[in-house]
Amino acid sequence: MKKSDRTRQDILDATASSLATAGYTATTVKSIAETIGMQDASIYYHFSSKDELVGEVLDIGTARAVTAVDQALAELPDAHDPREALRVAIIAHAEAVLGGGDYPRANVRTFGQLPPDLTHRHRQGHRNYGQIWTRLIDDGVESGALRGDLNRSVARLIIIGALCWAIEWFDAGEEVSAADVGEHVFQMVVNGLSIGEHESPAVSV
Amino acid sequence: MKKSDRTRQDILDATASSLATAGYTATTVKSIAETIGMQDASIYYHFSSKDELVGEVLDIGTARAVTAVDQALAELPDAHDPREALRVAIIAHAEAVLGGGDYPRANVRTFGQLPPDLTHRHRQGHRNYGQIWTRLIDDGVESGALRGDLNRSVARLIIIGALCWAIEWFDAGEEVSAADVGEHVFQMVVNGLSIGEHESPAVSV
DNA sequence: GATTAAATCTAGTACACACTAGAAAAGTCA
DNA sequence: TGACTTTTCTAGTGTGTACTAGATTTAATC
Repeated sequence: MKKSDRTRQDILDATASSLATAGYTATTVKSIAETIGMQDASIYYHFSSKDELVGEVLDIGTARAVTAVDQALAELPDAHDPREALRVAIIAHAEAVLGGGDYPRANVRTFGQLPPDLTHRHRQGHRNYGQIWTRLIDDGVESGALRGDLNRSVARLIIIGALCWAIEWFDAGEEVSAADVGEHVFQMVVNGLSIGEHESPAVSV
Repeated sequence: MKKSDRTRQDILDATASSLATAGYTATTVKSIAETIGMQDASIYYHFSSKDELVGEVLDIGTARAVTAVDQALAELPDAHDPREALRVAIIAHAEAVLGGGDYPRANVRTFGQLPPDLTHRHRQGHRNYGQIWTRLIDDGVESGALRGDLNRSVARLIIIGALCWAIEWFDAGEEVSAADVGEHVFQMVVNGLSIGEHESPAVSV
């Protein structure tokens, strides 16, 4: 019973790593098997199909991202500025997806490359994740800390999008850290790039 | 000479459409041929390989996006607020990529899915596009309209990222238009979500 | 140490893919 | 119409993919 669990974990790790760096199509069962020194057919003793394996990796990635953000929010003091909650969540997301392990990275990296079955399977997970952000924005608007003239759903998707797309250009070796990226996203979307007074133009929608 | 040009255009259009909606892997030579009522082998009379065909589609997409942004900027009055230039560019990008034709959409949609050769081939095009945005941000900072305490390169990539990721969730059928998305991105990254005074914390990097 | 179960391997199948060669058809122009 | 060129089709090749069947080895148990 022990051996199987360890091998299974090795397979999941190798798959997450490959998905995070090479994407869905380039992640073949054969390449996964080679990484851990097995024959490709042996994978099927542990997983019934490639997509079941990939699905499990993505599930773990979603769970880890949710946990990272939840945990960061839980560590806030009881009375806090809603903007600070948003800041903490943004940085936690950035660190999980950019600086964290392969699993959350696999999740974001393969978004939009997955076959329909897998896309559908993870829709609910993404919805749940989105709700964390919906609440953060709602809290900010209702407490008067954030503007209420923008479409909150669009605002949420823009924040998440800026963070997710960072995986395409972020380089862990450079001097900008994952937390730096999060801090920049926060500074931009909450405080804005602009200096001094700016009219607050009415935005339709 | 006429027939060939028209067929060639049909192939390009079908490829752009497929890339924009289904991505690189799901865009097969056979599916392209079926779309325009041909045999797959006939494609090779007009293009020497799938990747040459895809590369040409992506080139067109890049060119159209650049043209859209350049044109929008050219229509600005001679003396304009650098923030307004940023706003115009953001909205032009949003309309080109979200509301425009299949070519710019194909470009963004397949980003990160392409084989190394094609990725490398388009790196220069992306760099050129990035320079438009670098200049816009530099102008804003140097004129004193935008904050100078953030990493400009990171800021640029965050703006482009928020816009590019929108392709994953934007639905042309909904009540939010492509220009609305652009307006939201501008409002957020330039004016910020926050209301009233907020400290301007020092950001390292 | 023998017996059973777990885990992996060898050797394949079937299929989808990009791509090729050469025949057939369609179009062009005297 | 007939000669010629351009375009498309038919029929294939080779390769890489996910996946299967059954033999073989490794590990656990009595």
